[in-house]
Amino acid sequence: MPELPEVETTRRGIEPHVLGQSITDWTVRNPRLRWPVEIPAQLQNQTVTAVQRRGKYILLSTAVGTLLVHLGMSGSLRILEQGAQAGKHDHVDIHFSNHKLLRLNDPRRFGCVMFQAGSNPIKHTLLKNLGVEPLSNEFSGEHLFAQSRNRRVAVKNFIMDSKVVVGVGNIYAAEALFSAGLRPRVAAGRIPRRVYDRLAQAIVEILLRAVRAGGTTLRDFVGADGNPGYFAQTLNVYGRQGQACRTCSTTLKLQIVGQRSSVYCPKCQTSQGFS
DNA sequence: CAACCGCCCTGGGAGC
DNA sequence: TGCTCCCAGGGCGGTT
Repeated sequence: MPELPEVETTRRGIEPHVLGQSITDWTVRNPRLRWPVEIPAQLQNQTVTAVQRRGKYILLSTAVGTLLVHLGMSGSLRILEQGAQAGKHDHVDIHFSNHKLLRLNDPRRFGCVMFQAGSNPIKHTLLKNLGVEPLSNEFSGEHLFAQSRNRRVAVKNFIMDSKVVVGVGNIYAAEALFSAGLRPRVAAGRIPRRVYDRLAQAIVEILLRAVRAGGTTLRDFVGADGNPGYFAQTLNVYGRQGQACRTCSTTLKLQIVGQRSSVYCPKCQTSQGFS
């Protein structure tokens, strides 16, 4: 599923093909994504002036407004030649003046295509309350510490809360907690500053590694193989319940935390000493 | 406000 | 082989 690294990989992959091009037309085969697809008529003949990312949203800006594209958990964006035959789950095509098309495929339809008029896309309801970017200077242990005071929520849910920090999904949350030596269920408000420094560093390292791994598939992006490179990276805990910890060989345990499965090492990850 | 839960949807794997 | 069942996942929106 697309987490921040894959969305960034996608953004980088499509940017050279659509930036500076004008939108000539579009086809919506199935408007029933998470919300009805919004592509207003005024986008016709508009030039794409920026291709940006905010959290897991890809933003295509023009003089009249910005398209917000979210990939949900099964979506992908591809650049194809105009006339490319559409297959199952190819819900939206946007045609450009260079005779290429941007195609959204999304089997589970948890994604969306929305529009924000004007010059500031951040005004959109879906964007205005998002937390800090994990790969920006605003993100730090200090930020996590400050945001977590008086909160009893499990630290895993806390770092997956997009109002706190964007782009951390279930996989990277589990991996970051392993790396920082913290159990998923520890109350966010009981964790001291020094441990949050470690956790913030772990999140950044894991995301950067994944962006780099995604980058390995970038050169093939326009081709048929859209597999995200980061699946190839070694996961320490995610999906490894019942298997041996790569560090200490202890059997990894599965817990349900906030209705999401969470795997952790009972020996390497602690819930003690935060009182 | 914080916490919690239901829900949207389909593919894929397990079990029979 | 084919059926059914269940799970995975982000994140909004409503309720407690």
